[in-house]
Amino acid sequence: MSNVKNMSYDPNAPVDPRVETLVNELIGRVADKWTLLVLEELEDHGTCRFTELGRRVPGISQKMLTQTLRAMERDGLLVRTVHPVVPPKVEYCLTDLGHSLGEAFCGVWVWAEANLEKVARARMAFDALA
Amino acid sequence: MSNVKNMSYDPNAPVDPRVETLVNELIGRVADKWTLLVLEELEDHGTCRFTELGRRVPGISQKMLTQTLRAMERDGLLVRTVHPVVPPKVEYCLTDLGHSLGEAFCGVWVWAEANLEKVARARMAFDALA
DNA sequence: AGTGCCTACTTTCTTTTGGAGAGTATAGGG
DNA sequence: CCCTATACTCTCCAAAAGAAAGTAGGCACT
Repeated sequence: MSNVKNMSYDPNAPVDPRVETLVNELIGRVADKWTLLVLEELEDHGTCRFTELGRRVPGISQKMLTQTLRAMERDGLLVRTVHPVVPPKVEYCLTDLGHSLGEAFCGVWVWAEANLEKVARARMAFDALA
Repeated sequence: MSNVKNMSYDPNAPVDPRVETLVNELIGRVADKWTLLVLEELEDHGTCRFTELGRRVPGISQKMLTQTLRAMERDGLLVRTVHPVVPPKVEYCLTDLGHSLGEAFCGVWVWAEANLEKVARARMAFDALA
């Protein structure tokens, strides 16, 4: 019952340290700014082309976009479809796994929207006495 | 009704682009590997001292730990308490805001645990044909 | 008195990562 | 014949991160 992780999260359950290590690695991989922002775009907007994503994700460079997309593809979060036409057309689309990650991050977007002002105030308070 | 963001997340609601920019900035700040890992430690383990956190967070350098803790303090996610004793003793403890962020990320931990294997398989498949 | 320890940082130096901008291949249009 | 459009790819430089040693200040031991 508790040797396999299932949907309910019990913080008191003992966790296999190897699993914890792997989870930490995966979190490290997936919890980066660009991955999150790309994920958001693909969630809201569905299938996208490279340049379109570049325009939609604020401030990403082409290099980082390519790199992020490759990493996400490798992790099975999205599929890359190349249409052999000229000029080239490449489409990126979330997999079910990618969608499920998007849903998992949903709480974070909600939190960010809800707590923007609290963070802004905390920063001002902190900076005031520095 | 819809000019202010509240708890329910409606992906079809029009979003003020300024809010969206701020949310993206905040996500960029908060969604970094070290912040997440420190947050996890403080969530599971409660109040911690500097060295203890350093030991518990796999692979963090002292520099990054100091930097991450300062940034989190500035954002109001944790409080730093200095006990004027020798040797020095400094304790870090999540605020309510920090806890709420931890809860928001809860879905991501669950996702990571649940999907470790899928990601591992996706990677092997990807690497196999590279 | 001197040596060393403890903690929470700093500092310095090197390596890694990220961004700006130009280059590449290809076919169709002018 | 050159231009455009697309999805990269490459090069170069700046910024960020890691490793390792240093700092402060009192306390305990010899």
